[in-house]
This record gives sequence, structure tokens and C-alpha cells, in this order.
Amino acid sequence: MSDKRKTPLSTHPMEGHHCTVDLRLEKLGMVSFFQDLTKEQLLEVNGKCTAIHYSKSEIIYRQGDISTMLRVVVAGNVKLAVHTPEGDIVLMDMLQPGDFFGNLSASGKDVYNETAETQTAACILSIRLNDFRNLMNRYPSVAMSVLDITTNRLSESRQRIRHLSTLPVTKRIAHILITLGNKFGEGNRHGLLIQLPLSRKDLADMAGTSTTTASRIMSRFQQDGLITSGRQWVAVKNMNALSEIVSAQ
Amino acid sequence: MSDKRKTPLSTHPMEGHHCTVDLRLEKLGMVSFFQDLTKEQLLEVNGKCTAIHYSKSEIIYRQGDISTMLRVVVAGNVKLAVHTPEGDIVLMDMLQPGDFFGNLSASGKDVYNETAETQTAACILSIRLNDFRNLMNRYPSVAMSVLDITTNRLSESRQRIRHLSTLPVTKRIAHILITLGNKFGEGNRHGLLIQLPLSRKDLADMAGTSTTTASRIMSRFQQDGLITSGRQWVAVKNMNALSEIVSAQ
DNA sequence: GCACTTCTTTGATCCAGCTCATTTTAGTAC
DNA sequence: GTACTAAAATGAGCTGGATCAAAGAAGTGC
Repeated sequence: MSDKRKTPLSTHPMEGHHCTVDLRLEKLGMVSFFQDLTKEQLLEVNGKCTAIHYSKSEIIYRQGDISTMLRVVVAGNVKLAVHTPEGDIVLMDMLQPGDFFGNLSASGKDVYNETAETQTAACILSIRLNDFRNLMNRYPSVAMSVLDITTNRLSESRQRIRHLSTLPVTKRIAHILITLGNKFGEGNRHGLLIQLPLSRKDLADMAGTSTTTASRIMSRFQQDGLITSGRQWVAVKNMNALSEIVSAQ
Repeated sequence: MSDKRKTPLSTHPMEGHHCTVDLRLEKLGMVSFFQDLTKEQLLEVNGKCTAIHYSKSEIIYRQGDISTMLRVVVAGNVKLAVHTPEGDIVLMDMLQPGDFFGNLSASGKDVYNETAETQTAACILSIRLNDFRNLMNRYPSVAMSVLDITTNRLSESRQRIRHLSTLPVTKRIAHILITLGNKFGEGNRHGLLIQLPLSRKDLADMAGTSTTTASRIMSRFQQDGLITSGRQWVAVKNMNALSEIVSAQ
């Protein structure tokens, strides 16, 4: 255990990221709801987008701010967190390149109901909500794709409600590790490394538990050889064993 | 306390409910995502719908069944519940006339991920998923409206995650009573009566707690004069006091 | 290298809410 | 009214996690 290691997470370069038209078009085409558009249509969309570069731990917008833009992650990671009046934090989502975020509701309140913060340095495209609604009206494929993604998010969200209502913390954390492993995992000498700065507190805020309890559970997982982890990083060594914990008895 | 009372809930007649074309059209027009359609378009939609009548506590579909239909509540109430492998139940939603349910996902799995059961006698319209997708493609207003509703459900769902993660059971139940009161409440000699058979177990399954705990909390609320309740019914007497409980300290 | 900060681990104690078991009551059917 | 049934209330005891507190790494900047 006298393993003198540093963070195994790779930091993306991102400096001087100039976002040429070609690069932006490529990224826009990657976003699932634009994938059916032609090159000309993409160019049009691109014309309505603004790219902004953020460094790590910057706030993109705050819960309660008026929402006018829809955003798309081009590079890096973003976390969406709700801050409760009591001062607790609930981590709602960790986003990847290609994910969109912001507030879509056509009617009703036009206020963000979570805070978006970069988890790594990141490049974000913004498009005015009005322009985006316009696109959805003109290109049904875009609207359908957005609906599809939203429906998926809704069912993920319901699964989480199920977990919070019925599973003990250990199972919830095991499940979160599996999900993050599948979404952000990269093969590595440690196993499947979750490519994302991930503290015990982040995990606790996802699992709806306290930081101390999250830490205790992670210690146990590590002792049992299910994971390897250090300061702000986690690698899954035994996915199957984690699955078994989730579905035990 | 020697109040000799029966269920104050009104049972809808519903017997011999024949669903004339006119009645169905009227109901369809009430459904928010069809409200922008013309009478001719509604007639077309109506042609693709089948109306089915259910009595109380009938299963409409089960979690895991192949999903081919989208449904709309015309009359009565429906509850959506997830059954966990451990045998617990999580009550996801209580529906009203005008609400739609079923599985919308265009791609991905075409399986219901919850069980739909009538909470009262009910009349349900069904439309094939393919037909409905077709409608959304042809009438953007329908697609936008569905997206809007789905987005709202997602944010309700996230609020519930927040509550499960950070609030103690008492506050969660107080909040549920407020929500149900607003959605299903009807003025009455008892106060704002929640027009819906609602057992302690239903409440517990919504709040993610045990039936006993739900019962204890309801007893306390009743002692404190915040609610009146009997077997399977609840009336809110003091909405403000409930709100205060939710946001206390 | 050393000082400093922030994250993580671990111990000790406490309590909200769960479980199990039993009694009471509201509502129904006759 | 009486009998019956399923829901609700209530008591007693236990425990998973929270909280508080303090010590131990892992990085960072100088």
C-alpha cells in the first residue's frame, strides 16, 4: 500500500479551445437530437449558438435565475445540483458531452430549478430558448428526439425515487457506482476508472446520505476488493460483485 | 366524537357509461395536448381511440407488459405503482381525468415500467402508440404539449427526489397532503376533502415510509386539528399549518 | 523540502423510523 | 340493531444512519 500515486484522472487540455466552425458542426451533429438534420440545417443551428468555455468548478447558472438559454455540453462535464432551503445539496445529474440541460418548459415558469456547475473544464454551447422552440416546431425529428430523452430522464428519475424509497444506503451507492462506471468508465490499470472528479460528498449527495456514511461504505467496498479509490476518484474493480450487492436477497 | 359518519367520498355513477361520440370528443378536447386541434382533427383522433370501462381496483396493465397503447383517463382515477423485487410498492402517481399514461419512448424498450390500477371506477381511452407518434409528427402542437407535460413530470419527480433525500417523514407527508389537497380537493363540511380513496398504506407508499409511521403521523395531524380523516379518506382542515410544517426551521 | 488546505477515514453516541404484535375502530352487509 | 372485515392506531423494542468530533492522508503552492 506504499503506492505513491497521483490522480489517475486525465485532465483534458481544452486551453485555447477555439471552436472552429467545423469543430462546432461536428459536435452539434453528435448531439442526439440534431443527428437527423442535414449539413445546411446544422449550419443554421450553429449560427444561433454561442460557445463558452468554462474552467473547473465554475457556475454556469444558479437555481432561481431566469432561464433564457438551452445549453449543450460540447466537452468536459457538468453537474446539476439542487440546493435546499435547509442547506442540503441534492445532486441531480452528471452530464457528458452531447447532453443538453437548462429549462425546456414552454409555458410555466422560466426559472432554472437547479444550479449547473462545471465538474471539469468544459465547453458549452448555448442557444436561445425561443430559437430552439422554433427549431422543434420546424423539424419534428428534433422535437421527437428531445421528447425521447426527456422521457428517459423521467424514468431514470423514477428509478431513483424507487431506490430512495426502498433500498438501504449500501445498495444505493453500489447502484450509483455501477451507473457511473457504465457512463463514465474507462479501462485502466486500476480497473474501470470513472473519468470524473468524484468526491465522497458528491456520492453522498447522489445517494441521499451523509458524507461520513458514504465514506464508510466506500471503505468497506475497497476492503472487499470491489473498488479502488483515492482522493476524488474511483475505479470499479468488480462490477459483478456490485450488481450482486444491489440485488441481494 | 360520537359522530356517526360514512365515507364522505362521492362515488361516481359511471354505470352504463356509453361514451357517445359527442361525449368522447368533449373529453378528448379536454386533454391538454389535443386542445389546439380543430373539431375535424379531433374526430380523426377519436376514430383511433378505444374506450374501456373499468371498475374499482382493476389492473389496466402490469409492470413488464409489452406497451403498445397510450392511454388517457376520461373519468375516474388511476394509480401508477412500481413493484420492487423485494415486494415493496412505490406509488408513482395518482391520475385525474385528462391525464395520460403509458410508455411514450419512441426507441428503447417498449415495456411498461409500472402497474396501472384503477383507484375508483374509471373510463379510459386507448390509442395505439404508432398512431399517436404519427399525430405528434403531423401536429407539432401535440408534440410540444406532450413535451411540456413530460418536462413538468420530470421536475415534479426531481422535487420528490429532493424530499426523499433531505426531508423527514413528517414533512414529506405534510407535503403530500398539500399536493393531493390541491389536485383532488373539494370543499366539504370536513374542510378540503381529498376526493379519492386514500389509505394509510397509499400515503406510506407515496412518502417512502411504513404504514405504521404514516398512521402515527396522521394521528398526530388529526389531534392537532390539521386534518380530519376516516377509513380511506382524508380532508385537510388547515392548509397553512401543513405548509408551515413543511417549511419549518 | 515544508506548510497548508481540503478530502477522507474512523470512533462514539444518539434518535427517527422500522418491525413485530395486538387492540381498536370505521364502514359494510344483513 | 348485530356480525363481520379490513383499516387504522398504538405499544415496545431494535437498528441503520445521522451527528459530532478528531485524527489521518493526498494534493498544492512556495
